[in-house]
Amino acid sequence: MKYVTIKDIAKALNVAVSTVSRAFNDKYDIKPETRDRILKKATEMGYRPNPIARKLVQQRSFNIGIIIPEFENSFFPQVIMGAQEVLHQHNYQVLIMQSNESVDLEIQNAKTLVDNMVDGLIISLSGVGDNLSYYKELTEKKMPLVFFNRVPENIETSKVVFDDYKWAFFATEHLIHQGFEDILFISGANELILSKNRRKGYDDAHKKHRIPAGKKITCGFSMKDGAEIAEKLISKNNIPRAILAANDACAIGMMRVFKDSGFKIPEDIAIVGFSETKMAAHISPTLTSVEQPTYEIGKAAAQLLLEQLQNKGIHIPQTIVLNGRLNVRESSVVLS
Amino acid sequence: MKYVTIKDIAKALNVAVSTVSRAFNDKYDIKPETRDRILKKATEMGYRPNPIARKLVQQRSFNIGIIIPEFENSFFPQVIMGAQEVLHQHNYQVLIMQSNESVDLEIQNAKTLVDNMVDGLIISLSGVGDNLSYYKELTEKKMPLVFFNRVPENIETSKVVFDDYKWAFFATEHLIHQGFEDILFISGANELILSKNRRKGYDDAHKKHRIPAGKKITCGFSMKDGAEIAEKLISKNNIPRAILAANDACAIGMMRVFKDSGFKIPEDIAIVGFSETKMAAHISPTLTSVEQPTYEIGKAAAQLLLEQLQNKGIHIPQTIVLNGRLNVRESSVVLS
DNA sequence: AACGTTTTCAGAAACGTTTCCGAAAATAAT
DNA sequence: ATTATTTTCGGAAACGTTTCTGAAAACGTT
Repeated sequence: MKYVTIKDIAKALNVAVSTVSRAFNDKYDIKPETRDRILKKATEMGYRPNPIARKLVQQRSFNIGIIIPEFENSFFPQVIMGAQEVLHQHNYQVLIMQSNESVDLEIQNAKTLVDNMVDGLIISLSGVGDNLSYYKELTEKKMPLVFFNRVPENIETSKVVFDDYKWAFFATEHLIHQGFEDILFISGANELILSKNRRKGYDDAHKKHRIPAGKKITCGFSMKDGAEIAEKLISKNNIPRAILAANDACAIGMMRVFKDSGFKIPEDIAIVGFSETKMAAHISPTLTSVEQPTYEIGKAAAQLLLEQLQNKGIHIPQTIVLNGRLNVRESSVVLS
Repeated sequence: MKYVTIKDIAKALNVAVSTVSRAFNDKYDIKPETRDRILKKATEMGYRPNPIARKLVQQRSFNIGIIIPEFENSFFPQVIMGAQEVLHQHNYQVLIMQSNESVDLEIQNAKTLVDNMVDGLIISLSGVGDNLSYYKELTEKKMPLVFFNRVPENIETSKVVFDDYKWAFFATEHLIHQGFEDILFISGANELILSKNRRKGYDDAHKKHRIPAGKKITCGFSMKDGAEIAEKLISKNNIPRAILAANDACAIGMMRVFKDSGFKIPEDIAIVGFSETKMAAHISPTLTSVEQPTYEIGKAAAQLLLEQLQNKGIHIPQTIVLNGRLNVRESSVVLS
């Protein structure tokens, strides 16, 4: 690849490179007509500014990195689209990296992005481990950071979260209203705030209705994880009456195993999922799920990041809590 | 952000920057003990090489750009994961951009990636328009390029495609075997080779069984597109006995509209999807679909790109055709 | 001990920009 | 017409690397 540079234009027009540079960037300090002359020649020669060189001298890139654990469920892609929309409006380009639910790959991704001088990072954790200390280091070095969805507990930075407490509470209450008392609670990694909050919602719903809380299990966020848990439950013959799952993928994984083993949903086991993937409304039976405002999560994260980018230096960590909705469908309703 | 540079190390150790650089890159030309001394100091100081500076001087980045039309269906994410796997093995980082099914955004993405000096590009088209002339330009400038899935017709470069002819043929034949004669064919944009091939497969299956071919419609690849087509068919009261859809999302969009309007699937309308998303096995009724080897598509694309990267200069365009499978499920089978 | 080789390193140029400084040119003020 | 002010531009340094050239140091050979 041969690129047209600022020097080529300067030579062609017999002006200094600094003048050409100014033609593109300065608002004053250059005569309008020479600016036009340069701009015209530039498009004529097919010039495109080299962002690499610019990054090097300006020490900033107008790039934002987004790191997500996976993108097989539509949840994260939707968040990204929300973030992309507001970031594009402010002339930031978005670089997406995917860490495959691996903490190690996540750190590696973060480091690559930082090495490439992204101006900020939007992250959803794959898990909790060494990564946190690295992120702490980054915040100390004033790298703008926003976490969403799967956020860490002890890092002082902006976060966008869902009101997990409230909706776990409502989802649990919904199951209780259906007459189920033995409700299995399944959540993601314990270190995630999200898990803690949902657990509390689950517990408080039980307290409110004076029912002893049921069993709790931690689990991953994929179909496979759900399937494994279901198999374990079946082999131990330890079948709950209802399940509040970590997310839809997990719920669907469990449903498949249960159905294959002859259990009827919701007649034998009722299930509620979390974070509403597109599948929920289409699988059979349709899956009751807590719907999250994915698009808005992305937008909010982007806006928090932009704030940090603008008043750089001082940054007051904010946490935006977004609301949701419980979509009641077949998987959790028994007609009596 | 304050970065530790090669200069800092040089100063700390009282050597020249070139020596430090050599410590990291050269195999000889440096005394092992000074190399060790430098390497030790470097990790001690937390040095990380600045890829931006390196890109600038080497005119290459070890970055590969992947551009996809959308990532709400799991198809493209899976392809990416396949590509990522082999690219990572060869020390390439992957930058993903998403063009939202917009040709304009796709060009913009491609240009950003090129400006950022990616060493190569893996692309699936959002559509056909001005983008093709830009890609032609790129190939003329020797930018390594690989298209997959939605590939253009007149560009001389490597491609990874699915055997659309064959599987459209089989899928059509499957419907004919079920006793359906009025089969509606739905494909993506006409300019895509994929559409042309499927159409031929569809036609030839009809010829083989001496049945006149049915109607053909072109359509987008999203649920919404499918839903719109279905609504149009219903309003015109022009309901086919069976449908071969452009992809699963399109099929599912149609199914929803038909079901909501009281049609029974497959009793009133049989449907076959394409490219097997995860949903196919989970929706109700389960969807017959042509399964594509997504992961392998990604791997193959990455390998073709690596080939171009290695023997740069001469590049013999190859087209890899991958095979698939027809997963027959409820949506296309009527028990007689 | 004198010379030729090889090994090891320092110095400087280069990549494509931006930006600082100061000089020339144009304009305004006297 | 002279000086002061502003506008417009050229030159050079800088960003953090790699890479080329050549010199010094170490070694071997006679």
